[in-house]
Amino acid sequence: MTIRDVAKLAKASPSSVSNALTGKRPVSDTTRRRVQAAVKKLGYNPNMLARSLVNRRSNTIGVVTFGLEYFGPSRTLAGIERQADEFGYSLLLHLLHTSNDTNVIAALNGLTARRVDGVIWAVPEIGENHSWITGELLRRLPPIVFLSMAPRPNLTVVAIDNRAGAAMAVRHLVEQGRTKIGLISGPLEWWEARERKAGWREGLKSAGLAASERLTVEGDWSPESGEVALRRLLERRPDVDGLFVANDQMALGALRVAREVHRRVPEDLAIAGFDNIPESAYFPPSLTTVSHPLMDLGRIAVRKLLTSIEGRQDRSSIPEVLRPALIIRESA
Amino acid sequence: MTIRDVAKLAKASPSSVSNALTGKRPVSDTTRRRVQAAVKKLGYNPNMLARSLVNRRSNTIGVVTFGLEYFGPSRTLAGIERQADEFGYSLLLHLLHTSNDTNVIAALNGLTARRVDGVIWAVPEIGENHSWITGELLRRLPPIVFLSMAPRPNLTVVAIDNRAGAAMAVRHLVEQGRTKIGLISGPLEWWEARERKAGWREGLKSAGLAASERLTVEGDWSPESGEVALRRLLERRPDVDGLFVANDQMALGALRVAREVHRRVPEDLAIAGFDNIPESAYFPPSLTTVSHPLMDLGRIAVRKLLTSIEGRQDRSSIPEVLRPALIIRESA
DNA sequence: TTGTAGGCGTTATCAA
DNA sequence: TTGATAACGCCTACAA
Repeated sequence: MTIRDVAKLAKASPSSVSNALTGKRPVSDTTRRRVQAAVKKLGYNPNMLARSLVNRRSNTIGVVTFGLEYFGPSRTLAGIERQADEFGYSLLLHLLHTSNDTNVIAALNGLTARRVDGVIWAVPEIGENHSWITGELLRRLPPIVFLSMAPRPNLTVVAIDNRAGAAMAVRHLVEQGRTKIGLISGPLEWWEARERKAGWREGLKSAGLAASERLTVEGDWSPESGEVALRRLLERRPDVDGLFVANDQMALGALRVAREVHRRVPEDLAIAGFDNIPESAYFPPSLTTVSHPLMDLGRIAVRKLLTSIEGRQDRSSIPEVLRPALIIRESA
Repeated sequence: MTIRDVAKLAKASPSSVSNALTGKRPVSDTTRRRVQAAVKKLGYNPNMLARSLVNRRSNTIGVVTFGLEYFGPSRTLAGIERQADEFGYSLLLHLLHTSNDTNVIAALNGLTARRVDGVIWAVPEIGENHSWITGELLRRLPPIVFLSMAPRPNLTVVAIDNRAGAAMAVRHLVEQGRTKIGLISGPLEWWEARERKAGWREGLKSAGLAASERLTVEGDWSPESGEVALRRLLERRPDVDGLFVANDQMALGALRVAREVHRRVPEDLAIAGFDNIPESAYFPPSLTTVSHPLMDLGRIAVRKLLTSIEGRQDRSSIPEVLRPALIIRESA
């Protein structure tokens, strides 16, 4: 089923059919109608591969992401897909499991081989896993937008303001009269974990409180680790009266410990989380947390990318740093 | 950067380069080496669009899914991606938001236009949203595997055994001495919700207990709806001593109500959920629930599809119904 | 084992 | 406004 079949049935030339279908050049009304009829009758579906080959545009965006089974990445991907779909772009999806260089190169080669028009790099920055950015690999890539990593000169990065979010949570704890505010951080290899920790520090400093390292414990984002972390913290600093936990899952673990050791939340220990996962409103007690616009993150990434691809001018009007919001509930 | 550039540099013909790269025809060692050197030097990346055009194979699988922001679909997608990647296939992702026919047709046309070699339909069966399957649209599609829908003759369907899982949970409640076991179901428009309800009924019947409709309330999968549902159920049947909730999120809402009305869990009211979301092990009390292999579901779907695409013979060895497992914790 | 010619399905160019 | 022709980048036949 090719354009020639349609042309034959519509008694027109392939180019006229093409023009009738794409609207790139004018076509008489009569031929257009005959073409449309033929298309319908044959159930003709243009071959995008061939079209892309000659147009040198695939109308496809490559997305590389990580940890899709978790809340953040999957929501972001949903945002990316919707926005891309609205602009008529398809998504080529690649998941990274481990992020060593070999896999990175393979992933990007797979996408460029399929001639994606742009790439969205939605892999969290962990350790040195973004070092390839400085290499010459980047030069052979189409336009690319990075998500959730430290800003770098000459690169388009869209990110949540983790630091501001964490600071908001901590300031709220301070306003509740807490003065010894601990931190359960994410793994500090993660840029986002470091940012949230910096926000905790910032929040304390702005209130004139000391940000002692002895008030911090590092977790791995899992509820288990939140549990372990709070236990350790309570041993070291039994006097903590406030706690900022870098994600809601760890906060859930922490809540369990608080219950076990009979610290009332929020009376004895006020707790704030980060992420606003759907469950957090139903924790006992419901969790005060930082909500961030993950879908918007995805949508904005796509818009940024398309301004690059299609060479539009309105880049400046799209924000690159998204502010989270504090959701106040029972736990603080 | 085309195959001709490589050929020129390697002092060979384009076809020799092609053969050296694909290994489809023998090539002398010396030319292979020269080709490899040239490829490396030029950073040549074969154009898959062109290759697909002539091969009539894109090595791409189209995935249509729904509700990606939720636990189940995103895990399944992760399984699909990994298995596809291991077999050298890329993924073209399309999300359905509403599932009316127009969108379905557009989604499938988009995939076939890009000449995907097969399709995985991972959209839950809700109301009449699968009616297109009986139409002639299906005939114009490449091999397709359906996930999580009612079995249909002549179609490949891979699904979790929701019914067996629910029955396991209910039988466990019975073993704990519960005789008045309620149900908070998902929206009964969903096939999976109906299956879980049927499993509840089955579990009761096999224990010689009556499955009264007055013991059931319909929710919408959300924690809120679980809350509302249990309240309503307790009004109607204050004597319930056991409860099967069709997903963990609603179970979380139910736990909150139980706490509020001072029903101890599990002593006064034993509760079992379904899904085994990561948080459920940390609910207070930790939730007894049904765990199902969502990643495997995705992997198996891909394997099924590839046997279809590549015409292999071992179809029979791959299961089409996956059995869940009961995870026993504090709540029951 | 190597090279040449032709075609995969589409669009751009150019002449009519 | 239309149609023939030549690409897009690759692979398969076929000939050498």
